[in-house]
Amino acid sequence: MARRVPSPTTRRLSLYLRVLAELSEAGESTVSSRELAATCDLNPSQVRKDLAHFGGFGKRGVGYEVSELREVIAKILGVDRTQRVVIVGAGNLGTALGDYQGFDGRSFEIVALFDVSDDKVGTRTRSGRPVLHVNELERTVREQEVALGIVAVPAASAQRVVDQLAAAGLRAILNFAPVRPVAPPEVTVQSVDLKVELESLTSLLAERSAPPPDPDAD
Amino acid sequence: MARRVPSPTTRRLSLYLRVLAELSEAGESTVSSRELAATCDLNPSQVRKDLAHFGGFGKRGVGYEVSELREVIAKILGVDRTQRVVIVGAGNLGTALGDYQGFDGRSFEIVALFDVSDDKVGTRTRSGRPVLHVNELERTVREQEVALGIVAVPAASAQRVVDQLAAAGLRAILNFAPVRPVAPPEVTVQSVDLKVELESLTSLLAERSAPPPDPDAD
DNA sequence: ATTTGTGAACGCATTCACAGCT
DNA sequence: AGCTGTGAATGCGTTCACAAAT
Repeated sequence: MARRVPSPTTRRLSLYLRVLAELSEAGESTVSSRELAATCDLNPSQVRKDLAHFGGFGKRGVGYEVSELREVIAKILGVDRTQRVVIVGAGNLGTALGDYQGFDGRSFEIVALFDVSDDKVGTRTRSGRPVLHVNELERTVREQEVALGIVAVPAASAQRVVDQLAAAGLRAILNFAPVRPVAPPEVTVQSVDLKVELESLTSLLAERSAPPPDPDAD
Repeated sequence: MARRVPSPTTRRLSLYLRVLAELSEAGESTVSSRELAATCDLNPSQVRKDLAHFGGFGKRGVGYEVSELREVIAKILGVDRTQRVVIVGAGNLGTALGDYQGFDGRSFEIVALFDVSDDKVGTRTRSGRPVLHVNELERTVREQEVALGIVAVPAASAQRVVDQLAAAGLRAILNFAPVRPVAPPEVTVQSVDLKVELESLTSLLAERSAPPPDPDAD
């Protein structure tokens, strides 16, 4: 009983949800797989396959009802209610994430940031999130029913922080440190590695400027 | 003549490179596909396939020479020389990225940040990167031979900024705004979407707490 | 004995093509 | 006619298994 929904599908659902919010804003009541696909730069079949995973709520000849689809996807993604989030690491990146406008507060609420530095503990971020000491992490997670942890500490501390978050009971962690921390199987760690992103771009540049002789030259 | 190297491979090369740097630091002179795979949590065959894309420089019975492999991968990824980077958007995220320690300056150098706000233009980030007006973007890119652009502006401005970066001659853009900007085919835009990352995690939580009745129940 | 390099097998995800509703 | 839902086909990436090399 592994993952019911393939992960590429889940990630696209997130895109659909955003588009649906905009359509809803614009007063559209239905949308076709073709439209949805066009705005997300995808194949219409892809969209239909993705949505069909959860049973058919499209109307043939018409399309999908925006508000219904929106609710269903929000539920699948777990953002039908506000998810509380803690951030460990109140450095530049941590505080930036804490104040990030993209998490509009309806689906994700940053409860607090955590750090060990005396300079930072006791302060607040620009938008008013408190910075607490890491030894308050477990209590905060428990009392405020936090579901998600974000790791924004240097590589050297990341594994320890992941252990602490796991010990505090979190099952889902987003890691920004440039390492692949290990975690018990019930804890999912997803990494965003900025250097990998940049290097995957520079590799394209390198390959364009020097199209190398390919090994199989027959 | 599309992409010579599959993109998943490129991303793993980036991981290998980091491990190789550590091995080099630790004084190791050779490494096997098995070791490399273990530290990256991958299959040894995967590692060998990845490395074989560029012709065999492994020694059978021994493994790969750390320093040689490191140089080769660095070259493939285009980080055998310093790549200059500009960041558009000097808000929380932009400045955090500008000061990010993970880009150690050897492979990536943040040349400047750009913004349109009078409050920000003329200032410097904590680590001393200048914040310039966006209308200086093109000149800076040209004069300093900048290769990469990072977009750290709100969703509403992202498309315009991508257009400006493309017009300035950049061919590779890393976008943090929650939109999929369009760009001419010679310009590669790669997006890091924080909300997608978070929602792909919460979807796991949602699916665990409520394992729904699957449609195909025969 | 050990480890690479690689064809073959496998599995997963995307795309196609069309039957089935509205 | 228009659009969804889906089996079939395709393509791609990963893993297996083993021959070749040191």
